[in-house]
Amino acid sequence: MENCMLQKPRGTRDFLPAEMEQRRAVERTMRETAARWGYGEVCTPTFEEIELFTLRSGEGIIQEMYAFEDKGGRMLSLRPEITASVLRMYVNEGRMLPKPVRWCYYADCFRYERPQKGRYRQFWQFGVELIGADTAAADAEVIMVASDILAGSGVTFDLHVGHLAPMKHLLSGLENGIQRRMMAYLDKRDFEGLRVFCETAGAAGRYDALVALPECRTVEELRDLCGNLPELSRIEDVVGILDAEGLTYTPDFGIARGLDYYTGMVFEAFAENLGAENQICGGGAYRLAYLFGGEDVPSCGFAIGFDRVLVSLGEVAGSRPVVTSVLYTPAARQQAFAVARQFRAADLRAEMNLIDRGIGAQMKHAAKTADFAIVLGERECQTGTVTLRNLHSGEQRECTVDDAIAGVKAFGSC
RNA sequence: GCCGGGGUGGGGUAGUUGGUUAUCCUAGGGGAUUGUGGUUCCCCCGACCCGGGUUCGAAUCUCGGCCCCGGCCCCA
Repeated sequence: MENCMLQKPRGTRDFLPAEMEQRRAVERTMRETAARWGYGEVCTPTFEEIELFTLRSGEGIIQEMYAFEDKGGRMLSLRPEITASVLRMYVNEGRMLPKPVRWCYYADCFRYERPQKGRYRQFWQFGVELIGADTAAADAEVIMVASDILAGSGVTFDLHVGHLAPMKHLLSGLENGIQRRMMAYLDKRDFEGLRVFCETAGAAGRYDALVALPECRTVEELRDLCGNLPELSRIEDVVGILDAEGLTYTPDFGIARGLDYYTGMVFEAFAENLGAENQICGGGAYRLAYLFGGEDVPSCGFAIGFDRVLVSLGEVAGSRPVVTSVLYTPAARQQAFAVARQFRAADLRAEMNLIDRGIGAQMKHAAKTADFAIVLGERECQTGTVTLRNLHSGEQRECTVDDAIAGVKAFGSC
């Protein structure tokens, strides 16, 4: 019999109600936090023309996407991320909006990768994009929104804030491919690998400055290392805002953030309990809109790895709404439906017994699934009352439906 | 794509020098109890990931595949 049972696709998960309650609760606080900063939620298609994703990242990523041809011969892909879609949407229908535009999203993404801890083939991202503001205040706001949302979710995290200008300066003049390799070593803090690579690339003279970069904590130290770069005043301005607001973070100018479209400020957040995939948030300032046919609008945003946040939070026994189970004898069925309806109208959870069985068996079931039982039989029907039983204490009384509703409400949540 | 560890009822497990009816707990269903549960007792349900090979005989040995866990690569 098990032979024919279908399995879920690799890297996907099923969520039972208890886990969904937790996921929805975290999701709700993230949305509410973003909303308080003025970010309105948007929704984009689950699949897009494949070009949207290859334009910025190259053809190479096709093998890591769920790409397919539809019946009209269009090359499409399930979205591997949301930022590209949001910027496409901005170019399509957001350009006439007053700037800056503040948008957020929560949606699932799909990547054909090898699953491991905190990495799935279907995973959820919560993200924010601030479009049309290229200022220190904009950089600082996005960082603070990320920090606010993460803190609100309850996760413990380290926030690293950096800027690409110092690193780019130290690598300037080198061939593009060599720069990328060096950035990768630096981003991974593989100093030994970087040293060897610098020597073989004939750039051993740059090693000392490069390894000093991740240690820089102040703009003064950056100035000593890189000279008086024009971007330093912007960095100074951003950290000034963050410090004045009392944000907890670590300045980190060793962040490389993978791809080229990041233009300035970059930041990342890391959490515990997550093994190799411990980054729960990444973002920065970028320019993408021009790729999709829009003007070259400056943007800034981040994405949170929602599933990783939940892995890091672990299993939390959140409070659960009180459940009332409605039990009845056959003759009282209609009355039971009516009582259950009144409970629901009062915003309480009521579950009807649906199986033909005696009160004893119904009570046995209710004891496992509910906090209160309503019993309806001949007596209650004749007097127009219900019997309300507290399944935790065993206390029981016969009263009106309104009294029963008031009694359950007074109990609070579990 | 690569490396390592795994896969026994729904969940958790015992069992592998190859041997008869695969162990225990739990969950689920029913009963003792036809208007009062959680305890107890009894009963039922239900598994060796899939396929090939070796063998008289495979959960056990072997090969391949699938899936899970962790790591590498990658990480938009």
